[in-house]
Amino acid sequence: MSKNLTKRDQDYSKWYNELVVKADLAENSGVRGCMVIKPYGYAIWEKIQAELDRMFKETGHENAYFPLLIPKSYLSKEAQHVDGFAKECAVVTHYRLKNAEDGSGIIVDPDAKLEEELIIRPTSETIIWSTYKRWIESYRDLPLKINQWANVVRWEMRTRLFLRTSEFLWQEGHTAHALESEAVEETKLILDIYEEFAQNFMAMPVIKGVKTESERFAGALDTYCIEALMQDGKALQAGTSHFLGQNFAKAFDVQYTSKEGKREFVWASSWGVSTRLIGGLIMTHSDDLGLVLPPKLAPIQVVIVPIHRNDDQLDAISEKVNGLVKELRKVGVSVKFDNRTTHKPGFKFAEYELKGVPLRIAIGPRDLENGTVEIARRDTLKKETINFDTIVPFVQETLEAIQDNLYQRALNYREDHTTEVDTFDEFKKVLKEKGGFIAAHWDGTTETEDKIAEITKASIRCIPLDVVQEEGVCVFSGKKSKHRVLFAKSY
RNA sequence: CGGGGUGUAGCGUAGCCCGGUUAUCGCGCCUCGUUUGGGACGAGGAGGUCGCAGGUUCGAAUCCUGCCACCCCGACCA
Repeated sequence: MSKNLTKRDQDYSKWYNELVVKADLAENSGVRGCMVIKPYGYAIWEKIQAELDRMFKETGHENAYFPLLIPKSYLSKEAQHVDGFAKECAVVTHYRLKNAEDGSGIIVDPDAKLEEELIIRPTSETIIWSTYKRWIESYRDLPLKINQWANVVRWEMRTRLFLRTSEFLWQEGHTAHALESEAVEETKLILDIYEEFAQNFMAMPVIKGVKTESERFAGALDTYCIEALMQDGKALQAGTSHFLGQNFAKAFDVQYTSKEGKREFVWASSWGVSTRLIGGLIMTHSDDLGLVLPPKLAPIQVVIVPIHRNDDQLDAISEKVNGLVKELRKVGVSVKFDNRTTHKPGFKFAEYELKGVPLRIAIGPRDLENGTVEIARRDTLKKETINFDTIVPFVQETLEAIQDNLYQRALNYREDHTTEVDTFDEFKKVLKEKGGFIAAHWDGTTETEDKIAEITKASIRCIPLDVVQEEGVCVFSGKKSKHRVLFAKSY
């Protein structure tokens, strides 16, 4: 309990606390699990935002922004929705502070009590649907497909860095449609976008599925999700897309006049991913040396570290490197030349490994003589000496290879850690010894689901969309089942 | 909210049981010099409301009381 940390241990905590995200914005404030996203971590979020935003826009969505503060009464309009969120809302009760008369400092002015309390949004369905009521009159106003990039606050009992902070950044999409089928289609379209993003950009394999009743979003008819498996064998819900039916339309009285002149309630979807994705990224790919970032989301794809004994050598190296930097940027590679003289090469090597930079180029006097550079891959940690003239194509090819390798590696892990079981004993054994996803038959009742969760701490992550229909019996109750579902311990 | 634990420098900590000079050590930070192809070395230096408040005592980081905060495990969740 009382020993000095090794250098490595300290780095590990640095990797977590310093480079990406830091918890505890305010000390002694009672605000738990806030996060400060440092510049490098925010750069990762910006990459995530940019790609998702492009994909949303390409599929006909537009961005908008709605208020942070929601009147309390809005929240009570959809019964299930309140049930889901009421327990974790931050409430604004006053609008003014003043100096205490006894000079003890700033206090809340008791005269400034709000008529109606305001809630800091835990999600924006209620305020958005209040607005949609005014925006939607005719079938010509539909579909309405809006996305918002925002922060939300959920006063969680227990927070976990990256995965469940009390304030987090996300995107939330809210769509309204004339037909039920259109809303369902939208819900699935977004799920496909999330899947594509997770797999192609994050190099994180995911399973598309639908949630069971007990895991469903508060107010939804169906909750679709992408589920990923982390390196410790626990599952992470990486994104959700909800088919809301007409629940919110009815709660907020959003009707349109159809072609036939009839008044109809609209059909809705909502969907979101959050800064939790950064946590997913870390837990999918990182190793003991720190982060490992997929090239497509790495803020810095290539770092160039000069090795020099004196200023003359650095000048000679810089001259050569400046041209290379230009060439790499020309082909769309983000590159950083770290010419700081305040740190030694060995320090820099370790630092960029910690930051997960996919490729590192080292260039010193020896290389100047030979016309070469040393290039190291973050994913395999392999080093190679290559000709200066071949750097650009080599970098391009290798970045692609790293992206593919990371995906393949994660996919292999998931496949090795997905186990079909047919008895409850086997279920418990696999869960305990191996972890990961467990594909088992389930009788479809919430009762069984709850009991299994109680005994094993594993929950049903989803019913995969591509599930194979097969006769079987529930692993717990022995009742008939038509297909397997995926169980896992989760974050 | 239930169970357990912890608060000492920017970070990680020793000391607390059994009160006693100037509060320990490592990392980091600053200065100078030598170094620089995998986290350099030496010398010097800066940095502390010992979580807060009260009490016991000649004397409290250490004992007592109250409070506050945080962490871990549960219930809840993107």
